[in-house]
Amino acid sequence: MSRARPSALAARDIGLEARVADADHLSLKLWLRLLACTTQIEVDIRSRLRERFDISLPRFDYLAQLYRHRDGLRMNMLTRYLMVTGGSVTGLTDELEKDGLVQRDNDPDDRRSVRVCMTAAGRKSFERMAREHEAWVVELFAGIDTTQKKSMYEALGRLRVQLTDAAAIKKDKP
Amino acid sequence: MSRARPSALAARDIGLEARVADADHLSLKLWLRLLACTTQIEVDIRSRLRERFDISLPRFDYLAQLYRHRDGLRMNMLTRYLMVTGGSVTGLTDELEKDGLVQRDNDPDDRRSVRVCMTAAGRKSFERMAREHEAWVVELFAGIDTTQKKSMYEALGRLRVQLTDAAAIKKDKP
DNA sequence: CCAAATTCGTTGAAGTCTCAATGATTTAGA
DNA sequence: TCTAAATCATTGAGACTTCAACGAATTTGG
Repeated sequence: MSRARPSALAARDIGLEARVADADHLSLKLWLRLLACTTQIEVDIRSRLRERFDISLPRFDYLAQLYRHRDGLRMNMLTRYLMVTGGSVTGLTDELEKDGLVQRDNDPDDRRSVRVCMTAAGRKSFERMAREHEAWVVELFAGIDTTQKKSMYEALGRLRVQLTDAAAIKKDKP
Repeated sequence: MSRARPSALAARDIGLEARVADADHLSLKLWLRLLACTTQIEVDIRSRLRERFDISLPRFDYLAQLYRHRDGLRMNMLTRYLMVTGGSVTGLTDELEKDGLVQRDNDPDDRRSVRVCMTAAGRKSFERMAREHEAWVVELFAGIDTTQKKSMYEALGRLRVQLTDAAAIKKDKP
């Protein structure tokens, strides 16, 4: 496959959601469409981050989380923010630390813990990327007017609460 | 991390979207919420597939695509449906073929191509999983009423078209 | 107060992913 | 026609992922 990147162009007609084209199961159709949109945006942003900044999406996400917490974060918190397992965070931290974007400090209050902070270089590097990243997202959503965006945002908010509640219930009876 | 699976419970307060809690950039907020919802559902479904059927999400997705095409699919088409690169499809096909769920056939019309078909065992196995999978999705979306689901479905449809158009434009001027 | 349970980050194996390069085949254009 | 370009699946390297198991440190409960 000389040009292996998935063709977003083909996705309109033959995308993930075609899975249930004939079925009338609304929840399933909604889920598949949600997944298709998200995947498509992720593929696009991933490729732009690679082209423009030669950085992977997981590393960008990691930096984005850390950037919002100037005083640093414990690795444990990063696994929750990023919604990946601890092994991933350890590996990402290793790499980003090696690149000098991030640094590990001992937590004086809990000797099991490690606090991760951004370095000055990391902050500078991220700021540069974040500006452009936001512009891409704005561009991708440009065809949707503000009202629609707001209503989608609200609907997704309700979904999020529902998902969290469902997860809590599931956790009580495992 | 003894219990490494990410805590979906914590996601309500400290999820991905917290990234821009104070900003008022609607498109970015919408994107992050979209991503957070999708990730949360994916994590949930992944863990259920593992528990109940000991199968990975990528393999399940692969089987789901193939199931809808009784006469089989070329690997090329699978890369588009699944929105992953060709290398992934080759690897997944290897594994699923080894497990006897899928089989490769030569395409008589194009000797570069390979047609992948589900075996009878694969079909049977998938049908069993698909029933339960749909029930999980229905459960996850249970808190949203039908009207809301429909309006979300429509909104995502518009987004999908917009994304596809944007990708086409980008492709014309690379 | 102390043993048991939990939580901390790390590790290693195995699966999946991207990306770039490859050989084989087909399609297109001069 | 016949060469150049495009497309097919595969491969290999490297990144990221989950999952299970681990020692170390802390919390909990009797």
